[in-house]
Amino acid sequence: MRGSPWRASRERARDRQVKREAVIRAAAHAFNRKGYHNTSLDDIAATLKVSKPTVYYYVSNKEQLLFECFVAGIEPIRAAFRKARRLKASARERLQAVLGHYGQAVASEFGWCMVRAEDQDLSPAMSAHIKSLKSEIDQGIRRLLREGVQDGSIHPCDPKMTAFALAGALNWIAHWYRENQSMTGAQIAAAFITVFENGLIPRESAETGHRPEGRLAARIAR
Amino acid sequence: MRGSPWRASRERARDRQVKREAVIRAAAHAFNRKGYHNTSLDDIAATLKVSKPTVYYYVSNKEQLLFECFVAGIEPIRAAFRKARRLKASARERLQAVLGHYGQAVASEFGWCMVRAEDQDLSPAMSAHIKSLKSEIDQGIRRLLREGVQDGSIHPCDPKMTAFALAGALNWIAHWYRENQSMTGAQIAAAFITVFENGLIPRESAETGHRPEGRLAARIAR
DNA sequence: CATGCATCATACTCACCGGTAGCTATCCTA
DNA sequence: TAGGATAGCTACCGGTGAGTATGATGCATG
Repeated sequence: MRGSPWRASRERARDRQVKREAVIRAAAHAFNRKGYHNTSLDDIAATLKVSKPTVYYYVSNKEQLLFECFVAGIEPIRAAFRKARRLKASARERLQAVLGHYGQAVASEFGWCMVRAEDQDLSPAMSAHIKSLKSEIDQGIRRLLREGVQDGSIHPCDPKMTAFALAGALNWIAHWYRENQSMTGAQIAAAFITVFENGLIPRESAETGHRPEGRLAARIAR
Repeated sequence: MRGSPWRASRERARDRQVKREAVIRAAAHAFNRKGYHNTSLDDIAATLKVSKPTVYYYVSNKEQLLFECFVAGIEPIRAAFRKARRLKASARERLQAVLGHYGQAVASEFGWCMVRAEDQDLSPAMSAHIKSLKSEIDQGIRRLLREGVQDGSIHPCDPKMTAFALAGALNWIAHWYRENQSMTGAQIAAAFITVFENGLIPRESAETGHRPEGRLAARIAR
């Protein structure tokens, strides 16, 4: 009588968790493709080959579904900050690491939900919760920028506006990136970081990662 | 029988146009505040103190309302490109001019609609139309980037990725900017351009517009 | 004054969708 | 093997919102 029943109970609980996550992922997929408002819970249920009440057995309502997708999307970014904090490197390098994970998160299956979860579609409580998570990320970027300006690894800038620009560019990935693209999320993030770091104004220092067609063509031509 | 009746007719037509534009603006305002799906045509009608059929008297359906808002938002950007083309300056300066207007457009009352009009909410025809307008803008930015790399006014870069980064950062303004902010659209655009142009990596060349607290504090302290 | 067009309201239809009530089947536990 | 928890279903409710049928009003034209 001891061990066996408890083990079964734990198995059930784990099973439930797995199914619940399947529901979340199915929702994320549907939101991705058709948008939140154009996705009905019947749609989500159908892709899982269950009925709508079954979906409600795992989540309490549609709003919570969106919230869970949001959290699943943003959690890797928070993890990236924690990891970067333990890094012994210049602030710019730490920022680089964070932005790399940020870009990958936005390009992930939960990217759309994370980026586009809208205030207007959420109850005040959920909205506040999400806003605080977003603010945490924003403040983290600003902090790294300030530290970078301080330690000399980042060009003097307005941390607030710069953070907006960085986050905006990365968030926007969710609008144009779809699977089966030629680039992975990591590659996109790397390309963006190169753009941000160099800036548009030419630099004297030669090699900066990207080799433009112009020079390549010139080298081939000669 | 000549002149007077025709003039009256023209007056009526102009009157209708004015009212039609009022409907579009009211829609843009509502979409801005509550989002497309959370805005009913009754809402829009109510703010104009008319009934729903009156709205339908001026536009054929809700989708068209969104489309008109989109066009109203994107037109200034197209105009900026036309103006920039006539400019005799380096590609970077022309790009600067375009991005300035771009940012202002996104921060305008139609910015939300322009940026967030979603494929999934539109008929295939409308979606294709909007996509082509967006693509025109994207191609215009890429072209300016290529020209800038060519004429040496822009640091060598991947035009496609750089255009995505620039447009993304500016588009994202629509997500966080609301009226009654401390900055105008033009000021935000200027701040962003400074970020893009300088890049994160420090430069030798001293003055770059922004004077960070760090150095200022240091200078005051000594 | 009669005709016709422009403008707008009342009051409806119809479809969709979030959420629930209540039933059934299965399987673990005692 | 009885009792209860787990997991799922069918069938429904209630609300909402896009779009419309119909008609009233008013104004310019003839």
